[in-house]
Amino acid sequence: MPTAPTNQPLWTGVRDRLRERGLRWTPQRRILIEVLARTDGHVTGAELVERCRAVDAETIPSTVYRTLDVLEELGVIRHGHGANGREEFHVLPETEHGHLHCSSCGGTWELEAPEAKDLVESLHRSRGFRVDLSHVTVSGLCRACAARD
Amino acid sequence: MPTAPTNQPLWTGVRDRLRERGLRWTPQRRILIEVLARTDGHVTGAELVERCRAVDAETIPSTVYRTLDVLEELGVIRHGHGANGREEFHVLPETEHGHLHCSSCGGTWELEAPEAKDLVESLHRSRGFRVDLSHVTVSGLCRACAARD
DNA sequence: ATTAATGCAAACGGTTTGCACTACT
DNA sequence: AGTAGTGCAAACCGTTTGCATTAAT
Repeated sequence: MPTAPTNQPLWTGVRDRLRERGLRWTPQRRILIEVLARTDGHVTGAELVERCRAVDAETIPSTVYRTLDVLEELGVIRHGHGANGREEFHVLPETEHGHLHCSSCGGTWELEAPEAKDLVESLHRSRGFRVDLSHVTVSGLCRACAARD
Repeated sequence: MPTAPTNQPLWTGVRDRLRERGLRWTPQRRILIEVLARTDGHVTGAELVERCRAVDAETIPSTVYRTLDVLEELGVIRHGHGANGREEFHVLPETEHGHLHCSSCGGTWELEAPEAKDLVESLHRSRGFRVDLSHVTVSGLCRACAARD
């Protein structure tokens, strides 16, 4: 059983994966890929727009959002929704995970697959429901905030 | 151990709970309460605005949203976020529950506390995290859509 | 030469805000 | 009379769209 490809080829490969499909490699896309490559975990579209602007002040939001759509079709990123209700992009290939969000301090932590295993399995057993963990955000109070009550 | 109060007093009591705090009972609030009283589970703010409009076409969105804030402070409703990322209000006193959302057919089901018990407890044990189940939406594929793959 | 992608500006949808006016207490 | 609440209109924010222009292939 082969291991998943490492990060590097994934990002460098995007250019070719685009071209294979008759899509194009543009400076704007290069910048977004560059930003995504150094992003760990999850970001909102708006955050990505900002980070791209840090690289190129001329960055146009619609271009970023359109490219994000393309990248999602390519399977390079996926999107879900955070506790704030904002669209949130997950950068691959990370292990599939959900998020914990503290409604008091606003902190965010990753919820790894093993931790959610029971839930995922029991929902599958009882309801035939296939959980998409990367799309799940669990809200509540983190240890520190719970203690402060 | 006394049982929780029944629905009826909760809703009729709102008027008095407001007045106790020096807040007021207005026709607009009466309509919203009426709409909420016949709502089971969860609704978005926009949906509530529409349902109020069905009762009184003159309903103004800002009034509804402001009243929702007040009602949340009163503890009559709570809000979370659905799979679409929209703000979502949970009407009390229902049993605390989260939601399952099928990303294919758009269906929604309630995730009852017992089903999430393992997750809730293990997060508390391992991280000291106190899950607010009513704020949780689990996305994935329902049985029917999963079968259709 | 094609036609995908960009830049721009305008629209969107749900929600929030400021402010003068209304009406509940 | 006092002040909470309303109606209205405008602003907001992240995101999406239409369209003429640009540039990757």
